[in-house]
Amino acid sequence: MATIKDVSRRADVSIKTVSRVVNGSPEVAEPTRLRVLEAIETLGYRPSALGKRLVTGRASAVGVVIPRTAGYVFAHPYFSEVLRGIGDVLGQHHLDLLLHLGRDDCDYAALVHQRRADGLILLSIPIGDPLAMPLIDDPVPAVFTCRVTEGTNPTNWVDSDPTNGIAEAVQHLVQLGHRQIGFLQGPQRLMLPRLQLDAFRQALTSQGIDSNHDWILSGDYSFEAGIGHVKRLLERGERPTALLCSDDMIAVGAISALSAAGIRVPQDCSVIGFDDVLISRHLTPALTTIRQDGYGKGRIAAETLIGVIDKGRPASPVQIALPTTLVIRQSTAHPACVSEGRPMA
Amino acid sequence: MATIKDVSRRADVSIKTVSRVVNGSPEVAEPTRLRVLEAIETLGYRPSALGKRLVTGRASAVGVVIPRTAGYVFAHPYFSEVLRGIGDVLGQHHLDLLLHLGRDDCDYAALVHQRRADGLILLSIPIGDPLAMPLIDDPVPAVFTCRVTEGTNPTNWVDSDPTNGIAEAVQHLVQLGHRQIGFLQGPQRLMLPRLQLDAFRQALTSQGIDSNHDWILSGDYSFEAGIGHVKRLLERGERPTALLCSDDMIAVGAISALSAAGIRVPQDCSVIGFDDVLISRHLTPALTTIRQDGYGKGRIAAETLIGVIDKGRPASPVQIALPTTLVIRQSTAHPACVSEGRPMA
DNA sequence: CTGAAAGCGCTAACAT
DNA sequence: ATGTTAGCGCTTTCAG
Repeated sequence: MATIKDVSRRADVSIKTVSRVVNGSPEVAEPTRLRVLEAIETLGYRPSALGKRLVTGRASAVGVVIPRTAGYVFAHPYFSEVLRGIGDVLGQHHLDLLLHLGRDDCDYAALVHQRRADGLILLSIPIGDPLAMPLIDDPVPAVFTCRVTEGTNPTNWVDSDPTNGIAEAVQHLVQLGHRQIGFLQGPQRLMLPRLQLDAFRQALTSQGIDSNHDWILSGDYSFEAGIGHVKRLLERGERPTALLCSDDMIAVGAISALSAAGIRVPQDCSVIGFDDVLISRHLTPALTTIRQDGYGKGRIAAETLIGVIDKGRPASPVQIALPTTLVIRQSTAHPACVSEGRPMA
Repeated sequence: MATIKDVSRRADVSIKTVSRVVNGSPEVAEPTRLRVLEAIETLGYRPSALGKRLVTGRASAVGVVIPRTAGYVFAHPYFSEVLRGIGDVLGQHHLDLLLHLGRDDCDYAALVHQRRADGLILLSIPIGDPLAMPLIDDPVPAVFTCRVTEGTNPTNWVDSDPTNGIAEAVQHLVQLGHRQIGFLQGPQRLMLPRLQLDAFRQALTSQGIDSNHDWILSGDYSFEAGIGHVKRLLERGERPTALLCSDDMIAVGAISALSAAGIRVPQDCSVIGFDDVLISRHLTPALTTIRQDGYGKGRIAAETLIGVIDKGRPASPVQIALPTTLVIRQSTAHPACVSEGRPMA
């Protein structure tokens, strides 16, 4: 593998001149430039990023940390959306995207301390995650795509605000005639599901409806969780006529379990998802869901991070709440039976 | 940021001793070790990967190149599966995963030449891709998860062999009573869809069925392609009673378009996918599909690559064909009407 | 058991 | 317009 030195020897110029040519510095005489170019060509020289990184102190890479197994991450289309946004921005800036999955022994900041990355984007961090907490005060450039504490904190974050979407969803359901609405919540260790539930309760209240504690079930973001929740619901007496879910996977699982029990969606039970994952519109029935802009979240997070890396930590943290909105499709309808009894069966 | 030098000063030892302690070399006296450890602790020293990489000449990272936009990649669960496999193996070996999406001006080998990665795993490379062709003879460690030329070539590859799965699928369909079977093919610039079509034709022949050229449509791996194919099929006269698809997304799109046209799956038309993506079993109807082991493909590719990086290019290339097999679920059934006419309508 | 010195490939001052 | 010198943070000889 040819180095800059080989080229300089071959072209009979100093190392620095080669460096100048490679980096397109204008202050090089044309004949020299040509000679260097020729040497580069014949030697097949490629500048090593390693050397440059060492001297500039920049890793030219951004660490994307998702403290989940690869299996979990890639099973969930939401991450794909966010990664897509991040990837697009990073590509534009010629930054490598270092995917860091799973949990290690050491905290996430290590990636930057070890100079493997210049900054961090963190997805789906549980509330109070000890591996992430050091980041709150650390000078390490970092942007979260989630909130990591109940109260305010000085981290940079970009996250969806579920309030509006949930309110629209509840309103939609109520307008259709639903009064018995359940909520299939995602992991409680994450902020978003908590905020969703808060928004749900609030929306119910403002519609003058009591929330039924039995109809609020919490679990993983997964098909299986959705299936499990519905099964549990079916074992109980009175059942909701509509289900709001923390994400589309739970919704798909719920629909699957509902169908398996002979309960048609949306005729016998309405289901609303959250995310508006790509496949949602192609399902049968096409899923009514609350759209969050995962792609935009990723983009903004990446752009914010690059700003922090370049210009240093901002005086006041960047904290952006992205709006959510309801997308009405085929999985919601008037309840078959608005009266009391066993409406879902 | 503390460097090794700071530590050596603080502990009053040589740089090398610090290095030894950090790397767990046994030949360090216990009191010295403790002193160094203490210095590391108080200074908050973290070894920089950059320095190490420069001197060892190892980037400690593997480039995963997918010459598609992030949007395409993350829209498709297949990639997720392969990445999952790769990610798991790389994690075990403490290698960074450099995700390189999209197409650049320069060939993929550049990632290694620039020492940003020690080797490459390439997914979904079109046949004869000029950006990848140099890799065939290059000494750059590389493993493909696809075949990149029609004939044999000396690349390392791990790919699925669709033959068995397709044969099983056709047989399944024929046993159900289908004689009119269409094939919705993925991108023809990729080898796998070509191999699938070959296998399809062969399976048909061995079942004594003529393939109808009008029922073989080719396009992207996407919902939209599936929808488009079905629309085109519906515009024509005689239609197949069953559809075999190059992947699950096409199948989902096809089902969606079929339903939209009032054609029930599986009663009026059977549909079989390919991949067995996670969501497939949770769809309504649950998708009958040909399972390929994307996760295993990723794992094996990563393990192979690590071997090549460590031990050099093998005498004869590693070329592994993974078997595929049919998973029967709910989207296939007896044809409503085996006779001539308009069976799908 | 420990240290001194060299150098990995590159850029940045500072000459010339 | 071009060259010289000094490192970036680390590991490796090779000596002590």
